Amino acid sequence: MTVQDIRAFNRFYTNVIGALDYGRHLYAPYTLTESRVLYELAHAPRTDAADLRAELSLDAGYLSRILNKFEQDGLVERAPSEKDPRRRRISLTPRGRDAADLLDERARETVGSLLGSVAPGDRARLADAMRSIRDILGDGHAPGAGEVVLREPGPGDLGWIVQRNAALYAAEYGWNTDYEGLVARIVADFAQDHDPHLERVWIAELNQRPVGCVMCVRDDTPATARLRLLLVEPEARGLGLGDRLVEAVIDFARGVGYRELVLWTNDVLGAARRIYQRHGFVLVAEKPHRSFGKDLVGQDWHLHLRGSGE
Amino acid sequence: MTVQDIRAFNRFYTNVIGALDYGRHLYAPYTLTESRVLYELAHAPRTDAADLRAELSLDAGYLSRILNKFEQDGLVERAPSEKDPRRRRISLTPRGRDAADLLDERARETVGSLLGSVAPGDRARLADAMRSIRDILGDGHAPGAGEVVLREPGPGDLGWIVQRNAALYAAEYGWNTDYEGLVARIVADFAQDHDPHLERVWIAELNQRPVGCVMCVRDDTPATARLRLLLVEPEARGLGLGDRLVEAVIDFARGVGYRELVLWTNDVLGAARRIYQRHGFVLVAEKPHRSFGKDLVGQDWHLHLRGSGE
DNA sequence: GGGTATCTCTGACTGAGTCAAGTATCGGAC
DNA sequence: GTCCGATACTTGACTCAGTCAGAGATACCC
Repeated sequence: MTVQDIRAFNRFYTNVIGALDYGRHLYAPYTLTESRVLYELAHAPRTDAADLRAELSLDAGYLSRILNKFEQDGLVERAPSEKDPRRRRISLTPRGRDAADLLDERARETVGSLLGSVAPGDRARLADAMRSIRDILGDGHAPGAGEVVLREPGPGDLGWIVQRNAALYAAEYGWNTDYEGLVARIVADFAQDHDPHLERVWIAELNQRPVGCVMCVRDDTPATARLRLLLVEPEARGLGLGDRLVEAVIDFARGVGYRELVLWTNDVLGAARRIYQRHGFVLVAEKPHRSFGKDLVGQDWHLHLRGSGE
Repeated sequence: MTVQDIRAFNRFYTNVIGALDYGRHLYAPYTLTESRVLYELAHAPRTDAADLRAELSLDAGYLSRILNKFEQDGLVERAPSEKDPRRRRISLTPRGRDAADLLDERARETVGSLLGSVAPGDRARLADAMRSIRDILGDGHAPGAGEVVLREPGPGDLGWIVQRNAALYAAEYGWNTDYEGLVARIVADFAQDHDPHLERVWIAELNQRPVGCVMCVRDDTPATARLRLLLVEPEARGLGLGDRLVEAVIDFARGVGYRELVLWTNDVLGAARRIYQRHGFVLVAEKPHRSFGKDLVGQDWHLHLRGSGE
């Protein structure tokens, strides 16, 4: 089913790329491959012919001929590489740079006109989708890819917490809308009245996209903090993200002077439980209840914050 | 900036497609174009040579030659079209169908192995991103594309309402987190306790993606309903979506017996105001207030539901 | 019925890309 | 030093995808 989608997309995008070059005017008077060589020459810091071949997967003979033509047209100069006289150092002449710039501009224009036909409101979505595909389908050298950062919530992030909590627990455990209501209430309470020194929310971000969260608020008991709404997206699991989030809460709670950190969870949430255990939480009470359309067993966990042995 | 992104994506995706066919084994013993012809023949209901030419933008002579080869290999049969003897009806022989199936399977396998290298959690995101790109970049014949449906909220949709309200009003009017808290509270109240006969939320969906919402709840005054949280995503504006959402609320409120429909909004929200006016709401009160980090002018609007002239 | 456009086919061609052979050099083994 | 296999590049010969122009047959319009 997803294979179908990908193939459909491939067919579709092949057409998009094809349409961009309708009538070959895009690369004239060069071929696509020649243009790629020019582009590479203009953008790569230093280039031997062998690098070009490797980068663009070109046949050695073919490349040699292309460079012949470029040399005749005065676009490039060939010199032996200093280190290895077998290799040839290729460099663009000013004229070659002009040619590359021209192609570059033409490409930019063409893509720009394509973009012009996209509703402004869709542009961000388009860029977003393209970035997602690149992130997922390799291209690991995207800047900052794979790096997780914790940050404070921005506009919409609290809503995101509600949305993802509800959607995930509905999908994974079949919880109903009551749970969404509960999360919305927790979030509403936090948004409308919280002491920024003693209460905080963290959003974990991976590739510019929220993938996890946790909240720390004052509990009814004095000097007690409560950890709530720990969540890690399935796509970001296995990165130790849950540990980092819980750690952030513990450090924060200890730092601002709480004596104790408590949390309430349910026994079905095994992965979360293991995280709590790793960080020294102990189970102090367990009670069955019926909530969110399911029969569950609620658990209270505690962690003393002053020293480790107190 | 976005043009850059698109070009980077094009280069990237050209490589992806190229890598899928590494070594031409994918289409052997046919060429890419021949494979496209086979694919088209296997999937199009009825095909004259002219249709193929149009669909695949092929040169007439080239196609003729390809069909020659296919006929020699026993993959297709050529017969004159009934309606127009100039045209040729092309049909796959069983052997041709086998060949098409083989190619199909090989493509599916190749894509499948690509997909195999994608983390399972990322697959849905990938499919989603691809669908977005197709939706945005044309391909209008995607099934159901461009069609807006109103539906009841599913898991996560209430959270979506919070998220989008907060993010949009922050971006467009600079409202702060108080607004997100207010929306979260409204949503929480609805989720935790509402009478499904008298209170309801609608989600507007475009291409499988929520793009708008509105809520109808009981007001403090008896027999009065309140319209809240009307929102249309920028990308979906201009489709009359706001009208449809407001209409849904009015119809519902009238249908279940409310006498009056009221709403509170702010004068900066001009587009929304025009929608309310179009549906007969009248402004009954205006009051400045300071909320969401801004100085605003709140407005109360009323609509009588029993008959139009009462 | 005449003129024009459309559909298909074929011959002749262009030009992108491949393959293989040849020259020059490197780097390691002896 | 020199022999050997590997690597870098070049060139000639080739394949084959795709284009163009012309010809024969037929449809459509007046």
